[in-house]
This record gives sequence, structure tokens and C-alpha cells, in this order.
Amino acid sequence: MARAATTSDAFNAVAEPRRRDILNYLATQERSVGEIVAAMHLEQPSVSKHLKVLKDVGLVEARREGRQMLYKVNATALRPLHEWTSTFERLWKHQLLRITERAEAKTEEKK
Amino acid sequence: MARAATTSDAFNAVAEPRRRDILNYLATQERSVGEIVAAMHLEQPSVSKHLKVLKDVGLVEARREGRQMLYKVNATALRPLHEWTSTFERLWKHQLLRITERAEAKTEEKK
DNA sequence: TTGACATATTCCTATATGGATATATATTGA
DNA sequence: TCAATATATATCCATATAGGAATATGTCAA
Repeated sequence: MARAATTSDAFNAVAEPRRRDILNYLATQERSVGEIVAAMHLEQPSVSKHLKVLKDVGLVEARREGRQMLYKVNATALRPLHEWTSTFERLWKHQLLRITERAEAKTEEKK
Repeated sequence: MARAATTSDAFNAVAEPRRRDILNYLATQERSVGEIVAAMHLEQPSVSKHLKVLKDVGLVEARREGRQMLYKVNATALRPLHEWTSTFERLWKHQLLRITERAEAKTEEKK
């Protein structure tokens, strides 16, 4: 088997850095494809393909306005990622605490 | 260009569902490869290969104990994912709020 | 040293990519 | 209808998988 399709879920879709760039750019406001092309350093067909992937997994929504297509983020599609990583939050907080403790112990030694 | 390597960063590494399964399994405690193989429905070589990817991006750490290799999660490597998704949290909270408002408005209409 | 156990690596293959290029489709205005 | 603009799709190609099978490496016990 090969790797799962980029359109199989949000995890695969956002693995591509350019698509995260696009989502970052759309975070502030709805944008046309042309605006996205101008902002990213990508060819128009590449942007359209990335937008298709993002749309397929529900990460963006599109509407036509005249000749333009306006895309905006559908942030709720990112919640599964946020929630999955949250389950590990407790662990890294523990870990950072231990690092802090070790640093403090060393400082104490030197006194 | 093809897709970025699975070892290029944590985003790519966790795009594979089996690797998320492994991380979930390791979240509670350190485990040997054999235990992981038993818990997942995967062949031993596949597990070893997934573990290598996770290790390459710093998501797990390994230590030898006799014949066994014990793997544990390094949760801090997941913080970039958590923080990136957090930047969109405000957006989906807005969105959910609007949904709630619409639902309430409908209820109001029916009175 | 040898055999058994635990894990890692190599080789193979089907498959899906991302960028580039060319072309198709959709919309508007004249 | 026709030209111009905006976006989408098709095609080509180099590349990196993930799983399966076979094999190599590492460790221990006798």
C-alpha cells in the first residue's frame, strides 16, 4: 500500500506546508484565488489543486462572486487535530516541569 | 516534486493513522516493540518502520533493555501541532457561537 | 560457540503525490 | 457572439511511500 490520500482526512491535508500557509493566510479573512496566488509563491494551478484538497476534507469553503471564487477557512475541521494533540498536553507539561526541576536543582547545587 | 517525506516533520509523521495509534498506545506508558506489535494489528517489521519515522521526528525515544527496545512518547514534539491548531481556535468558537445563535433564533420564531 | 529470541533493515511493488505546462471551463462586458 | 479575465482540470514525471517477505543484527543463556 502507498501513503494514504491527502484528501483522506484533515491530518493528511495539513501535512503539506503550503496548505498550512494557505490556511494561515485565510485565517484573517476570505480571499480570492488570485489573492492567494499573489500571497504564496506558487503557480495558479498549484493553488487551485491545494484548495481542492482543503475543500475535499472540509477545511475551506468556496463561493463564487462573479468571475472570482472566494475561499474561507472552516476552522471546525481542525478541531480533531487540536483535540488529539490535547490528549498529550498533560505529558509535555509534566516533561517541562521535570526540566525546570532539574535546572533548579543544579542552581541549588552551585550555591 | 512528490509529497514531503514522512520524516520531514511531526505534521507528516502523524498523518499516518497507524502512527497515531502507536502514539496513543504509548501515551499511557513505555512499551516494548513486541507489546506494540501485539496491540496493533501490524507485522513486526511495519511497527519497527513506523517507530523509526516517529523517532526521526523526535516523537518517540527508545532505550534498550536486554533484548528489548522500549519506546516512549516525547510529547513536546507535538506542541507545534497543538499550537498551530490553537491559532484557529478563536475561529471555530465564533463559528459554533453563530450556530448556537441561529438555533436559538429559530426556537424564538416558533414561540 | 551456538541457538533462541527481539528488533531492524533490505528489497519489492502499487500507488499517490506536487510542481510544471497546456488546456478547458465559467463569467463578464462590449 | 467574441475577447478578456478568473479559475479549474488534464497530463507528465520524479519521488516517497506502506506493507509484505526475506534477511540481517543484536542480545542473552547454556
